[in-house]
Amino acid sequence: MQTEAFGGKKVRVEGPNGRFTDAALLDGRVLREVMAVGKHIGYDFGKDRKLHVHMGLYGDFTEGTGAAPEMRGALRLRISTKNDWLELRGPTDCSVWTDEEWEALKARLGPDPLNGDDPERGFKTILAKKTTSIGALLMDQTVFSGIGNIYRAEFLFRAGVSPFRVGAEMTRQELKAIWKDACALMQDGMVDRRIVTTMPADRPHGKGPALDEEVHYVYRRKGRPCFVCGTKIETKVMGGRNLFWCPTCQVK
DNA sequence: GTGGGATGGGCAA
DNA sequence: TGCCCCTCCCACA
Repeated sequence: MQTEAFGGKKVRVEGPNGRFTDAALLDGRVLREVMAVGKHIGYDFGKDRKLHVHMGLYGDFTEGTGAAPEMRGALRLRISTKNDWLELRGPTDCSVWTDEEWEALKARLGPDPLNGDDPERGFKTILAKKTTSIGALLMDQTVFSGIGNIYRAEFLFRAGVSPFRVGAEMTRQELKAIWKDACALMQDGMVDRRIVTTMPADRPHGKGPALDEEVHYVYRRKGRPCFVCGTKIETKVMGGRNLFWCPTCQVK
């Protein structure tokens, strides 16, 4: 965990590739806390010094102990102490925010399944939507925060819900089930740093998923047989992203 | 070697 | 809705 390695410690902050020019504002300061809200990460360096990181599609962290490795590649950010280092490459955003900006972000985002939030606000929003599909609503970060394209497809499959059903046609029961599923699967995903959504019995090779094994029911499985019913998985762009679903298991 | 797609989101129109 | 951002990796030459 980044908090364990760097929390409460005076850290070195660098922006080696020149695209993170505010590194000097943070360098040598105490990193008080590492915060996560939805897909956003905040590093608290004190008043109006909140380092905001959003990974976007390409971002990735590399972490290690001991001396930091030699600079290589397009290295946007490095945080380090004598004992630990952390490198960030390819994020959508890595910049210093004011407290106000950070608070505004938190206010805008919907309940996060990983933060023990009450989902009620999100349920209400969904149930009030008479024309927006549940497939689009699950991707909306103001409804719930943290759910992305893989999870929306997989949660809907696991719930047996068609992505095309509008929000108002969802039942509270179904929404509760999806939320519960999200809390469990996203927690596992965070711990494993890998998104696994298939039940052991539905995986082609049994229980523990091998590294090269299929671990999704529908995501990126266009034209391949559904693990449950054998129907070919379909795909369509919804909300600018590729949606996948089983037309038999997710009829309504 | 090259080109396209990808776990995202903000913006203009 | 489409475009941009801008990095990595894979399939295909």
